[in-house]
Amino acid sequence: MASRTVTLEQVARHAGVSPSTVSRILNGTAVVSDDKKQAVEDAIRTLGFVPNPVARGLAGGRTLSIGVVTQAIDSPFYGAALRGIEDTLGAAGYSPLFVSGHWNADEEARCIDVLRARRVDGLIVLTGRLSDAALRALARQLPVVVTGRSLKAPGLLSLDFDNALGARIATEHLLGLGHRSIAFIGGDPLHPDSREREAGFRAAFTDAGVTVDPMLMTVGDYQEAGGRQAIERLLDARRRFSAVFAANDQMAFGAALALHRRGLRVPQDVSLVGFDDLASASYSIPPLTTVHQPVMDLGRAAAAGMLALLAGSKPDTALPPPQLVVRESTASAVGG
Amino acid sequence: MASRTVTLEQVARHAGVSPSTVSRILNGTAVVSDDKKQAVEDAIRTLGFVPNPVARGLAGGRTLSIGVVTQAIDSPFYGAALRGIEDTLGAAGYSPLFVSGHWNADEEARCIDVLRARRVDGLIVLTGRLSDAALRALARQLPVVVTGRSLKAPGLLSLDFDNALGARIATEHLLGLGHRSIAFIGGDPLHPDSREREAGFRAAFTDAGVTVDPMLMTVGDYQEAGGRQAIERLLDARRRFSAVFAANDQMAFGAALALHRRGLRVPQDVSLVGFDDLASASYSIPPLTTVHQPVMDLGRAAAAGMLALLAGSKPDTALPPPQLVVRESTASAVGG
DNA sequence: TTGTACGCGTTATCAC
DNA sequence: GTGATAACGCGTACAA
Repeated sequence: MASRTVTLEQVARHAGVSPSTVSRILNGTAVVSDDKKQAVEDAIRTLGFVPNPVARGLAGGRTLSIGVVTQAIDSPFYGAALRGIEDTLGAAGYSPLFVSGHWNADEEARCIDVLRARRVDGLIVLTGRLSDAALRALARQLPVVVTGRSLKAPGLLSLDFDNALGARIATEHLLGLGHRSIAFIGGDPLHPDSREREAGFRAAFTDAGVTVDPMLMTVGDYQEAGGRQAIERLLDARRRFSAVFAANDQMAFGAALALHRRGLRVPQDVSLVGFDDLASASYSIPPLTTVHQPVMDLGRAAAAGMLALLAGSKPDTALPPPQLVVRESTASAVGG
Repeated sequence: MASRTVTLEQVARHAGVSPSTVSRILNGTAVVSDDKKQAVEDAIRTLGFVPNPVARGLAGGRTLSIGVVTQAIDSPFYGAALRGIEDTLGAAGYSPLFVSGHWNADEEARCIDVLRARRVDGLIVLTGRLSDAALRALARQLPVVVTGRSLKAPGLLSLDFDNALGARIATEHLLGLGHRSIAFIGGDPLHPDSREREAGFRAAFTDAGVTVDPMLMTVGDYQEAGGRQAIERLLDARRRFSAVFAANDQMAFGAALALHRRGLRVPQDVSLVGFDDLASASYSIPPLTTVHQPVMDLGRAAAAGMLALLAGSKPDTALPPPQLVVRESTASAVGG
């Protein structure tokens, strides 16, 4: 382990060249003769030189760091995305700077201010609360990648998952099993993806020529407690249903507990489908049938997109389509 | 929204003072007359000046950023700690730089190199894989806070949770319910806390005058799959047990699934206790009895400790004691 | 109390 | 191709 701060200038001296030459070699800014190049590389190795990103940032205007706005750093859902981002960015020499917006537009704006003050080279916003206009304005100042919405603007890449289609195939699965009375537990109504999932749910019904029972449409908060309460309300009101579609896995887990508490078995009495395919979904009891979201891929794609924006090349915007993972929480309807 | 980079120098000009005076006011480095102070503060406000941390880092040697080494950014366990760290650090104007070591000493060392290259002002290491010696060496170079081990060294603060006691009270709970044949699922044997939990388990037996059945001692990997396989091995070998203590919740979830698959009910046939009290523990089926770890507090304490080290004051090292959360996965032993 | 001058480690712009 | 030289924005001795 090299011990203390070796500077570029020392490398230059050691190699018998000027600092500029060293810099050029480091950044590939210009062509340098092979012998000098060799000398410098040797010097770098023997001295254990590591470029100082701080100085680099001041001089070159780039910090090699990317701000990542997530809603909660400890989100079971976005965790995987953060990991994908970290991997992809790290491989390119960039470091992510994670901040949490806590589902609050103001806080999110403050976070972004902090990130910009730290001179991040770009911004990745995972399902933010900011307006499209604010995002567009931001994109005029630095490269921006957003997920969870569709938005076209210069310097901006948006990666959207087809929530409607996901909800649709989940609902079709239930319908295909013979279920007709299907309760829907929606997420935060302010979330666009929540609305899209509801739309997909309804679309599947329409396509199948089945009518949605409005009394079975409930609203949660994307948390376990919301799913649980939704089921409890339904049960307290003596509603009849043979299946439940929760707009995310966390609510599905809450629903499962409520069902369990009331003596209803999954899937024998009630089938249950979630959305997201959290890591824990395959170890819930019973393992949850759910719509898989390629969250880590999303993170990777977002990071790769950012890298592309930074490099001025055309980012690849392809995201895998939604896919239903059938496990053990769904079964054929017995009575209907 | 202030639009473009206002510099300290511009503020100085606007206020009719020298740059150093502005700097002094910003950092409280020296006493400044009230009128100039007022003028500068006005200028800062009207110009919308925001200090550039990059330049600050280069000049002053401080970056106001703290490196945080976690094993996986998407860990369901450490997520809460990251959140606590983010909150506490952020309130003090510091930004965390999260990196993942992936339970690998080499990778962890590389991460630390990256962080040091970025000139972080301090390092928080959450249950790292590095040797005590390496950590001590590190602490000679910059303030270090470590969790998951007890270590005394100058410039280093270690925050340890009493794993042995936690395991002990969990085991006593089971013993108190009349269980005698208790299976133990250990975590990664390389993890010190895994060994401590096993020691606590054994200590409870010793205190109760009960003998541990070596055939019921199994090893997992701290993941769901490990817990599941452990139970499967036990059952395949026709071992008899009325309770299971898993060294963490994730393995307990895996164990629960394995039990469920074999037609064993929790807690009627087998009682189950976990360790950690993950957010999902209260929504598993049945809700899991487990040892609560104050993870967010741990994060807050680690950050506060770092701030104290940075300020040269004595950090408060107190951490809440382990506490058993009794939910619905444990019941009295029927047969023994 | 306040200002001047220099340095932090790199990159960028010139000349050569 | 290569080397001076000047920024980059701020902190801090040192002097006043």
